[in-house]
Amino acid sequence: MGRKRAQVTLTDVAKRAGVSVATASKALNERDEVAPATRHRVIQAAEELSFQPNVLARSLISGNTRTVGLLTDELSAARFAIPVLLGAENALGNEQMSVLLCDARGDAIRRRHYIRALLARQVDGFIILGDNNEIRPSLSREIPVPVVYAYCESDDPADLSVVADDAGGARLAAEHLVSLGRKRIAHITGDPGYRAARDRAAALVEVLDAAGLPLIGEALFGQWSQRWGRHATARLLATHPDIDAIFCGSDQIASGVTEALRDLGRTVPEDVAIVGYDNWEVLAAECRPPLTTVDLNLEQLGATAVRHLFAALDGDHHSGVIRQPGRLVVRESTAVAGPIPRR
Amino acid sequence: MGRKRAQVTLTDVAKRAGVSVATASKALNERDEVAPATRHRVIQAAEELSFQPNVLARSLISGNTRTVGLLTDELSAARFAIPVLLGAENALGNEQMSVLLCDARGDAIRRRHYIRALLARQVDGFIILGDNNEIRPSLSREIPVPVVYAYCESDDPADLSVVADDAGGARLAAEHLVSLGRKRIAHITGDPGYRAARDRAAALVEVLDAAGLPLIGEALFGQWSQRWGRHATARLLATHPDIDAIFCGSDQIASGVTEALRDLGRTVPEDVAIVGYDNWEVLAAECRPPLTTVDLNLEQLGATAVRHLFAALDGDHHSGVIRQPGRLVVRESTAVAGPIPRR
DNA sequence: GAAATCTTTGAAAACCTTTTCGGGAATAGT
DNA sequence: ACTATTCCCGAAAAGGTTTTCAAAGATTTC
Repeated sequence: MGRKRAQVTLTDVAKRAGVSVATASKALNERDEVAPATRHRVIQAAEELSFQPNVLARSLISGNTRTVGLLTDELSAARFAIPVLLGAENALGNEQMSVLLCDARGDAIRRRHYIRALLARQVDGFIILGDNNEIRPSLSREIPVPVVYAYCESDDPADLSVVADDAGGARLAAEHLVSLGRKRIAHITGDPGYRAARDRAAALVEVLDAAGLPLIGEALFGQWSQRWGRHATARLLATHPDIDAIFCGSDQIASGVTEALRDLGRTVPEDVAIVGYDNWEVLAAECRPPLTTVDLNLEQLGATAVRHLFAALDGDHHSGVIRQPGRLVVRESTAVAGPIPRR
Repeated sequence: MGRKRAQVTLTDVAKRAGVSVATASKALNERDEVAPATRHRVIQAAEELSFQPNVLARSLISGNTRTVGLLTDELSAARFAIPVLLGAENALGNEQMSVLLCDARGDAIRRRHYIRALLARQVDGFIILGDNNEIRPSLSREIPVPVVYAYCESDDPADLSVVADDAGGARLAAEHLVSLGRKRIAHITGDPGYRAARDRAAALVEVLDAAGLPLIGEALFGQWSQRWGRHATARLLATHPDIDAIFCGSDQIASGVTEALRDLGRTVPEDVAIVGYDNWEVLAAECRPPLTTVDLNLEQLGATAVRHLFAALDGDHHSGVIRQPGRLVVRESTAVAGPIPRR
C-alpha cells in the first residue's frame, strides 16, 4: 500500500527537451512567451513520455480540479437518474471535466458524509441529482461551491433547479388525445404523494376544461405499477364502460392498463386510446400495441444542469426553476389510421 | 473561474488551537505521540472551523488518493451495470474511498481518453465494468495501476475478472424445473451472439441429460425482448403442444412468453411452468403470475470486485476468473400448490 | 556603434499537508 | 542531584506543478 507508481513528471519532460520545468510548463499550457521551436520540442518530449500533468498538484495552485461531484439519491431506482447522469456526463466530457459519483441511497447521514468526502477532493461544483422531480430541502448551505439541482427542486428559491416539466408533458398528452377526437377521457396514475402525479393530473383537467370536455370518473391515484394499472382499469370500466381514452401516469401503469383492456375485450387504440408517460423503452415499445407516451428528455435535462453549473463556476449564477419540456412520442396505442409520421 | 474558495487549512486549525501544524496533523490523524489534552484542543478547533483535510495535497505525499476509477461501457443499457456499480460503491464507501465514474459508451477512443483523464487524477485502481458478461480485450497494458474486470472477462488470463456464473444460474433453474417433476422442458432465449445465452442453454441441456430428459425442440435463440418471447412461444406450441415448462433466457422474454401462453389458453404454472432470468423486478414481480427467476447477485459481484481491487492495491494480486453464483427466486410461475413460503 | 526595446529562458517561490528529525521538557531511576 | 528515559512539540522537507521575476539574448532605433 502507498507503493507509488512511476509517474512521468514535468521534470522528466523538461529534462528530455533540454529546458527548465518553467519553460516546459509554459509550452504545454499554451502560453505565448515561448519560442515555437522550443514549444515543439517540449510537446514532442511530452508525447514520447506520454506525460499526463498531475491534476492534483495543479489544483493546489489554480484552485480548480475540473471535477464535479454528482450526488444521487437513489440510484437503485435508476430509471430516471441514469439518463440525466448520461446527459450530464456527456456535457462534462466535452469540457474535459470528470464526474465523481456518489449515491446517498436516500440517507441524510450518508449524504453528509459524501458531501464532505467530495469537498475534501476539491470538487469545483455539485450536481444534486434527484429521482422524482420532487421539492427537497436545499443543501447549498453546507456546500461552499456552486450547486445545481437536477430532476429535483430545491426549496430555496436562491438555488437553481432544472426539473422536468410535468404539466407541459401532460398537456402534450392531453392535447394529443383531444386532437384525435376522443371525448371520454379518463386518468389512471400513480402515488398521489408524488408531485409529478398531481401536476400531471391537474394539467390534464386544465386541457380538458379548455376543450369543454369532462374528466371521466375521478383521477385514479394508486401505485406506479402494472398491477395497479390492471386493477384500476377493471374498476374504471365497471363504472364507466363508455370511455374512449385513458391517459396513464406512467408507462408501467399504461402497460397494465393495456393488458387489462385486452382481457376485457376492448381493442387499443380503436376502442380506447392509451397514452403513457416516461417513454421507458422496454415497456413502451414492447407493449401490445406499442405505447404513445411522453418522453421527459432527461438527457437534455442533465446537459442543461451542467451548462448552468459551468455558468455558475464562471461566476454567472442563476437561480430559480428551469422546466425542461418533454416531447410526445406517438406510437400505435393512439394511432388509429396507421402510424402517423409525425416527428 | 479559478476563483479559489476560502478553504480552511490545517494551518488555521493549528493557529486556533495554539499549536504547530505538525502537532495538529498528528492529533487529527490519531497518532499517539500527542498529549490527550492537546489532541482534544486540536480536534475542537478543527470542528469549530469545520476543517476538511485536503485529500489532494495529501496524495502528493502519500501517493494514494483513495479513489478508484470506474469505467463503464454502456451505462445506457443500465440494467446490469447499475447493481454492480451500487455493490461496488457500497464496498468502497466502507473504506472511505470514492468512485470516479466515466462511461465510454462502447467507444474505444472515448475509453482511452477517460483512462488518461482518470490516471491524471491519480486514481489508485480501476474497475472495468462490463454490461454483458462477455470476454473483451484486456486494457491492463495501458493502465499502470491495478485493474479488476467486473461483469465482463478480460482475454488476458493474467487479469482478474469477476463474472456472473451463467452456467450455475441456469443449472439452478433447470434443477428447479426437474425437481418439480416437469418432463417436457423447452428453452427460449436471446441473441446467440451473447455468451450468456449459449452458456445458459448448454447448462440446461447438461442438467436435462443428467436427469434423462430431452430438451423439447431446439433451444430457440432470438432477441432479448418480450416480442421475441411471444413469437417463439407461438412457434413452439405449434410444433410441440405438449410442453410443460419453459426456461427463458431473460425475464423480458419470460414476460412475453407468459403473455402468449395466456393468449393461447394455457395456464401458468399449472399447464406450463416458467422460469425467467435476471430477476428484473419490474418485469418479474409484476408479471401475471409473478416469475420464478434467477437473480444474478450483481451487487455482490460488484462488492467482490472491489474486495479484490483492495487486495491488489495491497500488493496481493490474484488473477483468473471468479464466477459469482446466482440464486433462484421462486415465485408463482412455477409454484403449483400455492406460493411456497421459502426464503 | 551604442542604447533601448522586445523576446525568451530559467531559478526560485508558492500552493498545502504529512512526515521526519532534532530539541526541549518532564518524569523516573540511581 | 544527576542521568536515563519518555513524551511532546516545532522546524523543515517532500511532493509536482504553476507563476513570478530577473537575467540573458536578440533585435531595432538613433
